[in-house]
Amino acid sequence: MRIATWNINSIRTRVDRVLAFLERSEVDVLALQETKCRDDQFPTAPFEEAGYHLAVHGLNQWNGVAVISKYPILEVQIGFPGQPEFREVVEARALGVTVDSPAGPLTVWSLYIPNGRELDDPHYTYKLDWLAQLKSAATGWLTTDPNALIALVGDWNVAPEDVDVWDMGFFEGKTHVSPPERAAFAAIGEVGFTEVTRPLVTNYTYWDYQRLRFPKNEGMRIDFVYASPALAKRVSAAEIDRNERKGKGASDHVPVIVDWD
DNA sequence: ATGACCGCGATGCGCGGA
Repeated sequence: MRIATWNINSIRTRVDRVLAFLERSEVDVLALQETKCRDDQFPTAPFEEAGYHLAVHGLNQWNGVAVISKYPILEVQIGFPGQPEFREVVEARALGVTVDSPAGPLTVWSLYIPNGRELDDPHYTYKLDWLAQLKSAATGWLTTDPNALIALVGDWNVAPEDVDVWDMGFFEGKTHVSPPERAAFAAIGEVGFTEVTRPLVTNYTYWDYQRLRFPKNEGMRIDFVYASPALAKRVSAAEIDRNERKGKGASDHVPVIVDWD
């Protein structure tokens, strides 16, 4: 079985790329971030015609998350309990979808962690709070069912280790690498979840559109998969589809794929 | 070649992205 996460940077401009990816990768459950459209604007038909089930959550042209699944959808959760607001709005950054997998119910949370913008920006404190509240919610899920199959996947907007950026000097004084962000990311691993891709694959997952970042391989590793104990012990392989960054009309992120038995 | 930002909504630019 295969799950994947991909910050798509507008679903409407990349329907064909997503369909092609699903076909060649044989992913069963795909979590998307930055769909950049309202629910009524989401191009669901081409995916439904290809035999997939969808859950989408978008409020406007910003953010937006979705899950596309070969397995039937059993439950959909819009946002997580305690998800913080920004400017009095709970943004479309979290969607929990429970699907009927061959191994039983599997819950995939498609997560788009706030960017943070600058270290002195209110968005930065929002980001830290968002991650802290996610940790609390995740703790609750494991308390409710320690054996649950849960994947917390998405664009975490944190480069947890120095090797996850091409030049630490470039990031001095910037977001994504600051100790508080890294601590908030690591804290998800302190409540029973395991980041399962790092031991299995090495690559960046994001390259800025500007300044020839991709041809020069000046990227960042910021897309990750945290698995619950029951799921983590079944994970057998991971892949970062770097080729998806090539060519005209690529997202600036590439898919991160996890195989499990 | 993988190549010098992109997508959105609103209008001809500003915001957000990281």
